[in-house]
Amino acid sequence: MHGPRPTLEAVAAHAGVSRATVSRVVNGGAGVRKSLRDRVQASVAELGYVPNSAARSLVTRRTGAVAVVIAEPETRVFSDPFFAQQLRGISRELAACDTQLLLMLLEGRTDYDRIGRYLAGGHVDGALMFSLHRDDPLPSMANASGLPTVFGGRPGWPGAEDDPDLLYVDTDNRGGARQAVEHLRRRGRRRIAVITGPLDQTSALDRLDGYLDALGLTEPDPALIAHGDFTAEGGERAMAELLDRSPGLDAVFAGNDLTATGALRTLRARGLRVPQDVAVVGYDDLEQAAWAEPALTTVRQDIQGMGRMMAELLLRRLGLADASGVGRPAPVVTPARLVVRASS
Amino acid sequence: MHGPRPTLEAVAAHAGVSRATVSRVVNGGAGVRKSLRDRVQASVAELGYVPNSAARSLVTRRTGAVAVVIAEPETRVFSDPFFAQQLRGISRELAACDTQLLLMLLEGRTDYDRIGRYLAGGHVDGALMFSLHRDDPLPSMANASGLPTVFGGRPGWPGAEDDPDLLYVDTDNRGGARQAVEHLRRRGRRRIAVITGPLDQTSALDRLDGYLDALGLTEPDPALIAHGDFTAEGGERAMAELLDRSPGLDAVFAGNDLTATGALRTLRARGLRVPQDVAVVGYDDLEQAAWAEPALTTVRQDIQGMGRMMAELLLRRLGLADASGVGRPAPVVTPARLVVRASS
DNA sequence: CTCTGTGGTGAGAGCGCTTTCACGACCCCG
DNA sequence: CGGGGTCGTGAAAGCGCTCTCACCACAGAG
Repeated sequence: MHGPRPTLEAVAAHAGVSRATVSRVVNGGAGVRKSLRDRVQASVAELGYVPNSAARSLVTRRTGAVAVVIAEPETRVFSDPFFAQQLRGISRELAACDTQLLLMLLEGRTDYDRIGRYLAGGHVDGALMFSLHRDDPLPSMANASGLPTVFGGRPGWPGAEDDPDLLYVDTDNRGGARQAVEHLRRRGRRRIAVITGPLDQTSALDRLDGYLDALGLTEPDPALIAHGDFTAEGGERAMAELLDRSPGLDAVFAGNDLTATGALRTLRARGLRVPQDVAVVGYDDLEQAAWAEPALTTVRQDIQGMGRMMAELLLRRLGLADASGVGRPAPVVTPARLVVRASS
Repeated sequence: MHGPRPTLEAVAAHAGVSRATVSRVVNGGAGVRKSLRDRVQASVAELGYVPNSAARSLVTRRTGAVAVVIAEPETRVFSDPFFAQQLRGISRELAACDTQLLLMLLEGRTDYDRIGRYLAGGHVDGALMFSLHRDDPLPSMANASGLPTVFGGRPGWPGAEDDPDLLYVDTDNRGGARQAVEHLRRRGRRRIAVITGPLDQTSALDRLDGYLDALGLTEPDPALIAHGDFTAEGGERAMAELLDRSPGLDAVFAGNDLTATGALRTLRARGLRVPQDVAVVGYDDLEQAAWAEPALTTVRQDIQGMGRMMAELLLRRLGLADASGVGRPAPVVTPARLVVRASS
């Protein structure tokens, strides 16, 4: 069954035409008479011809593949369906354009060399990069190699905002956080604490800014802020700190749902009732949020859609997307929406 | 910075040798005098030469890439960190052998054609396939195309076990389930119910068999079995069914942790105490299991390790792995271990 | 009837690499 | 000192494809 796969040559011979004609037909068939085109297509079908992508990309200088780089050595990737959902969105969009998805998961610092070399090596036409921290070397690598790149989340490195060609997809973290905290205020909460995420990520920073916005502050009250790391353990710890420092707090805005889960755990351990004594709001609307006890009020974002948009942006920059996306590709910020449940 | 990338030719000229010699050096340097080798390596470094993979695989007939096919149109992928962890294991192993990971997420039935064509098209050297249900067309596609393939989970299609070349990595679902149920019996539980997973997957079947083993049965008691689908909602529903049918049950073995979470929810809603009234055991040891209320007794498996092993098996079959793995590659079944927590 | 288009087709170069093969240098043994 | 190795190196032939360019046939204009 799987002997030597037929080549263009074989199809040409079978159809009684030249290689060039077969090539034309395979690539859209423009400028080939209908009768010939049909004959060639029949031969292609009969022989089960599939173009050799290596040969093709050798001459076209395009690989038909895009790298998805996830630089998250932490355990976060495991517990957080975030990436899985984004990947699905990306995968769907790329598949529609017959583009392959090359997944690169970074572990240690040494991986950066490997990835950098790979990206610079012209093995892919573009890259999607995720969860970069402020000092991540990846963006500059991509930039230096001239590889078209779209970032997941607003890039935070110095000067990023000034680059007119920078492409990213972010969610309105600041607006979402503002909604969450305004909601707490409307419910009559007055001592609203915050547990941040890692502040070298713009998402965590933006959420903190949204919190400040809603309270009309420019600086957080030192007694009502604690730093987490977007994990449940971090949330547990930070909540404990907050309670020790400010026993009178009546609400907490957690940097994400995992953090909120940890906070709930600490509150339960200390015998505080949610939401009667302390209201809790998370962020992300993970599936677990709805299942938490009590069900978590949180902020929802269209994660899968963000993935799809990243892919679309990149495809447009590569000149591959459908004509639907008109104009120059530009950064996208998607809306966030409060989901009120039992915890607030 | 990113003008035309240097070719072999350029390096050869720079080092004052022939293309052939540069090629030899780049590919290990066997049979090249030390002095020349050093000179070539210096040139490679200076010019920043990276081999063009398209050209290389055109002649070697190897792509240096492996497809990871995840056929799970359900929502399961989202809520379950299972795949993320396996992917990490796979990624790590492949990276060590400089092999790329091509991720293919299947959605609808039409995707099967696309993937089938792609796999048959010689774009990858091998494939890893996940979560196949009994009637999945993918395996036969892979088989027909002669593409070396390793499966995640024991394949369940008819005749699978007879194929001496079949490669898979599975965990000892039956043994794990047996441990879990024996544990419940040791704790004095007598009416132990079971919530199964989707029975077209071998993992769900094997866990059910392990349950039967531990109870010394060949047939489940119809009053003590309910069918779930490996989701929390399914667990919730199945638990309700069981309680309606057998109010006197004192323990339940859930097909996986998500199912167990749902069961916990139903039990709580009905005012039953866990573990006093009903003991609950899950399977998988997801992070959420430890965080459930009460913390879930469950069965742990080395998920990341399974991913690593799948990759290793494939690499060995492709003749790429280190010499460490001696002998013919063969299916692997990894052990499962009971983790006792508060819920039982 | 010749000249200029026009549209369809084929010949052939060449993408950057690996790999065979031939060749020269060198060594050892007789 | 000559024959038969071994070892290291370079020349060159492709791998399967795209794409330029030349070519041919035919149409319409002069």
